[in-house]
Amino acid sequence: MEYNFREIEANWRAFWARNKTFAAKDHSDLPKYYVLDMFPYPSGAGLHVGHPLGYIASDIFSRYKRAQGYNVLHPMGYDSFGLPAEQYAIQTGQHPRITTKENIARYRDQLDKIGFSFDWDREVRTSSPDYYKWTQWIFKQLFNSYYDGNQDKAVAISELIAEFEANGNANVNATTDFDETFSAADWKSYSEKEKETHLQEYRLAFLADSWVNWCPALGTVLANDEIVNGKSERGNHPVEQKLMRQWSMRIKAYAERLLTGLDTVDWADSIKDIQRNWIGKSIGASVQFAADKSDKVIEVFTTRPDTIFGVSFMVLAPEHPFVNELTTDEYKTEVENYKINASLKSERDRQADVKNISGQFTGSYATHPFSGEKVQIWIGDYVLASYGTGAVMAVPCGDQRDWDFATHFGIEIINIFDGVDISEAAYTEKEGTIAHSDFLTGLPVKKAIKLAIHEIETRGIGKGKTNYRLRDAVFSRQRYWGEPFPVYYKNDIPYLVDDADLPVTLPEVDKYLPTEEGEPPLARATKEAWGENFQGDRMDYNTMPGWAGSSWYFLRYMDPNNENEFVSKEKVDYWQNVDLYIGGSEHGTGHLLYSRFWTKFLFDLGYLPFDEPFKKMINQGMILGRSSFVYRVEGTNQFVTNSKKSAFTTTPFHVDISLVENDILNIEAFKNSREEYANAEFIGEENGDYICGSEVEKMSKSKYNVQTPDELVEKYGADTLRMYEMFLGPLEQSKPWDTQGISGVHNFLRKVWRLVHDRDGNIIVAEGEPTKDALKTLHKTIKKVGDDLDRFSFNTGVSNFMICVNELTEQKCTNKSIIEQLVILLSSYAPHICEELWVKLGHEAGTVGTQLFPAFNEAHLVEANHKYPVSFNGKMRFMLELPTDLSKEDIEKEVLAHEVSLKWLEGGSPKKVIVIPGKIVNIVH
RNA sequence: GCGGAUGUGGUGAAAUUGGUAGACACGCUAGACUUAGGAUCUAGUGCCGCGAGGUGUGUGGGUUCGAGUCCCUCCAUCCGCACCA
Repeated sequence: MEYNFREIEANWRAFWARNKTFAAKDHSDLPKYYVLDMFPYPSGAGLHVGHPLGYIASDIFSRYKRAQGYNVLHPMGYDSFGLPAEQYAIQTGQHPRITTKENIARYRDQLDKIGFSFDWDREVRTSSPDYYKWTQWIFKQLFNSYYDGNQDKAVAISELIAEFEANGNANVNATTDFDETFSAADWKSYSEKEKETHLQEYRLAFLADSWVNWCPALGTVLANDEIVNGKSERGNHPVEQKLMRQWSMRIKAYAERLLTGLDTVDWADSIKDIQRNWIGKSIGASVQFAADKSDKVIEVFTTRPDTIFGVSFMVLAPEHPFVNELTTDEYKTEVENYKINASLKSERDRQADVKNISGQFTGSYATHPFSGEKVQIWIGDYVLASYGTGAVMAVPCGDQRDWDFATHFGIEIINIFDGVDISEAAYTEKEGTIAHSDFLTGLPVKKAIKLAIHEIETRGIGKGKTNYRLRDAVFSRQRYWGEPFPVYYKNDIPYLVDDADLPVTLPEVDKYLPTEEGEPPLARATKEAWGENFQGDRMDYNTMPGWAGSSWYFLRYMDPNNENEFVSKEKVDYWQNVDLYIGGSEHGTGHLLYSRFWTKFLFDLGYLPFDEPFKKMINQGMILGRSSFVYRVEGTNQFVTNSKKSAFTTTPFHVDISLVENDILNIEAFKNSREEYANAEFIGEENGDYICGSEVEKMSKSKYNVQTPDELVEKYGADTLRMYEMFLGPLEQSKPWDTQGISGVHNFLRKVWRLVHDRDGNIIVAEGEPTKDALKTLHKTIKKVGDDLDRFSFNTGVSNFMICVNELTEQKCTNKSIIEQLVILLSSYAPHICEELWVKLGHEAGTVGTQLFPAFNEAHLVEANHKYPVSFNGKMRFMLELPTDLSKEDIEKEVLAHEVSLKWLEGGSPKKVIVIPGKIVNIVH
C-alpha cells in the first residue's frame, strides 16, 4: 500500500478540528510560550505560496515547544479592514463586509489544508464590532491621556485639567507643540470650546490641521509609509499635499522610549536600524536669533552649536510662519513668488530637485546672539518646515548645503576651523579645532559643543535639545471600511461616546465614495443609519487607519471573547508578551512601531505588565514569483518569441503562468484566455514553439504570477508542501518560487512510509533492541534537529531528517523504538503522516503531538576510532583511522610513519606537526 | 550621500566554535529492473587534466600551522532612509 497522503491528511485535519487538539489552556502549571504570526489581510487573490512560509515555520516551532512541555498559544486571525474590499465595493456596490467574509472563508479553507496547529477558537477579525469596540476604547484612552515629562509616562488628562485649574500651564512638563503660557485665571475664563482647543494640544489622540498626503484618486489620506516613490502604494496614484483637520497620535512623546526599548528586544539588527533611523534622534541645541525691525525671535535647531561663530546668514522654510512679517516691502513680490513656486512643488519634486539651489532674501536681518553682528534672513526650500523649527542658522564652512547656498548667492563664508581649507567644499567632519570663535577658540569640537551649549543656556538664548525625525502619526482616513471614531460633535467640540455605548458600529451608506462636498463616505450616513450611536450635531466622519486594529490584536488572542475588557488582567499576566513573532520586515516603520507605541501606552496606564509587545522576531524573506511575458509587435496583433524580439519594436505583456510550461507558451490556451488574443498571430521558434520571456518579481495578481499552495497540496500533500517550503533555504532569505525540487521532499516522505511498511502495506516494525548504528543515527538526528530548531534553521532540519532516513534505510532498520522516536521528531514538520504512523505503531490517536521531544544521549555517538584528515601545509592528502584515546604523541608517530606521509615529505623531516585530537592533523614541511 | 544585508557547483543550498569546502536535494550522465511509473535501485557528477596532480567560496591584500569563516581594500546586487540642519 502506497503513501496515500490525500486520505491521511483529510482524516487527521478532521480529527484535530473535532477534538480541538491545539486549544491553548488559559490556566496551566506548564510554562507558557506565545508564538504569533502576522495576521493576513484577506485579499481577493487568496493565499499564495509566500504567505504560508512564515506560518509553516511558526507552526513547526509551536509544535516543537509543545513537545518541550510548554503550554503554547498559537492563534490566527484576520486584519480585515482595508482598502481593496472598499474599492471592490465602489466598483460593484457589494458591501465590503460581504467581500471580506467571502475572502476570509477562502483563506480559512486554504489555511486549513496546510495542517496548522492554530487554536481557532481564538480567531480575531479587526472588522468585527466585538473587536473594534475595543479598538475604539483604546482610542478613548489615548484621547483622555497626555504625556507627562516628569513621570515620563502617559497620565490621565483629568490630572492636567486639575493642574490648569490650580496653576495654569506654567509648571506643566508635557509633550506638546504648544508654547504659550496661560494662568489658572486664564483657564477659568476660557469657554468650553477654548478649553478643548487647548487640551487638544496635550491629548495623545488629538485633532490638528496637518499637512497630509492626499490622494485624489483614492479620495483619502495616506501615511508616509503607504507612499512609494511619490505614488500611492496601492494603485500607484499621484499624491499631493493638503492641509486637513485630522486625528493624530502623539507618538513623538514616546520617541525616546521607542528608541531605548529596541535594546531590550531580540530582533534582527536590520529592522532595529530601520526603526532607529525612522525615529532619527539628533542631539544639539536650540538657539534664538532676534530679528531686527520686528519683535520676532527665530528659533533654530543645530547639532553643531560649536560652529555658531561661523553663522553668516539664516534660512527659513518658505512655509515658516514668520516669513510674511520678516519680508520687507522691497522684497514682497519676490518672496511671494518664491513661496508660490515652493507650494506648487510636491514633496517629491522638492526632493528630486536637490541639485537645484534656490532661495530668496527677505530683506530682513537677525542679530547674532554672540557677536551681535547682522546676518541676512533668507527663505529656501532646502529647509523643511516639518523638521526641527523650520529654520536653520547657516554655517557655510561646516555644512555642505549651506556652503552651496552661500557660494551660489555670493554670501560671506566665515572659516572657523583651524588649518582647514574650505575653498572647494565645506568641512563636515565632527573633529578638529575651532578658531576665530571668541570663547570657543582653540577647543576641540567635542569640548566646544559642550561649552557652547553651556554658554547658550547661561545667556538665556537657547538650550540643549534633542530632536527627533519621527513625526506624529495622522490617524484618520477618509474611507468607509475602517473603525468609526467613538466621537460626536456639538458646536464643533469633539466629545467621546460613553463606554456603555460602544461599539459605534459602521453605518450603512448609499455609496462608498466621498460626498460631492468632499466629505468622507461616512458623511453619507443618515441619522437613522447611525441608529442609537448618533449623538450631538453630527458624528465623526473619519475612520481609523489600517494600523489601528493591528496595533493590539496580539492581546485580544489571550481573551478573545471578553465583553467587559479588551483583555483581562489575569490572562495577560499569564500569557505576557509574544515570545516569538514571525512576519515580514516590510512593516518595520508601520505596524511594528505603532504596536510598540500602543503597548507602551497601555503599560503606562497599568493595563499590561510589559512594555514591549514582541520579545523575539524573525523576519521571513519574501517569496518572489517568476513572471512570464509575451511580446506584441507594436501596432499589430503579432507576438514574437523571446529570442527574436530584438528585431522588432515590442511591448511586453504579463501572461498568466498557468498558460506557460518551461517558458513555452500554450498558444491555444493563450488565444482562448482573452477575446483580444483570439486572432493573435505568432512569430515563433524554428520548431513553432513560442518561448516566453521571464522575470523574477513580487508575486501579485496583477502580474499573473501567483502560485497558490492549493494545487501543490492537491498534488503532493500538505506535509510535502510544509517540508518543501522549509527546505527552500534559510527562512529569512528572499527567494524566487520554484517547484523543481519538490519531488525530492515528496520522495523523502514516501521513504519514511516505506520504513514502516512493506510493498503490500504490512507493518514491518519489530520489537527488540536497536542496533548500535541505528542508535547513533537516531541520536545524531535528535541533536541536530533540536539544535536547528533552536536557531530557526528549518532548512537544515529537513536535511537532517533525509540523512537519518537514508541511513536507517541503508541499515534496514525496522526497530520499533527507533522509528517511534523518529516519528515524534518529525511530527512538527510533517504532522499528518506522523499521526498516521503513530497510530499504526500502536498508540492512541492524536497523541504524537503530546509526546515529549526525545532526549539526546551523547553516549550513542561515542566512537572507538576517529578518521583523521591528514594535511600537508594545510592541504588534505589522506585519511587515517586511529583510536580516539590515542595520545598526541602517538598520533604524530602513527601519521609520520604512514607511507603517504613519507611520500609527501620526500625524505625531509617536518618543521612542525599540529595535532588536534579528535579533529585533524596538519604537517608543516 | 547615510544605514543594513548578501555574494559558495548547472540550480536551491550546507559548513553552529577558524580544522576534510560543496552535506541534503534538484538537475544531468550511464546502467539495472521493468512492458511506461511523473516508480524503484546502482554508479558518477565543482572546474582543468588520460593521469599524477593542479585549482577552487565576488576582487586584491593581511593574520594563522590552517580562513567560506577573523581584519583591511575594492567591486556587484538587493533592501531601508534621504536637502534631517
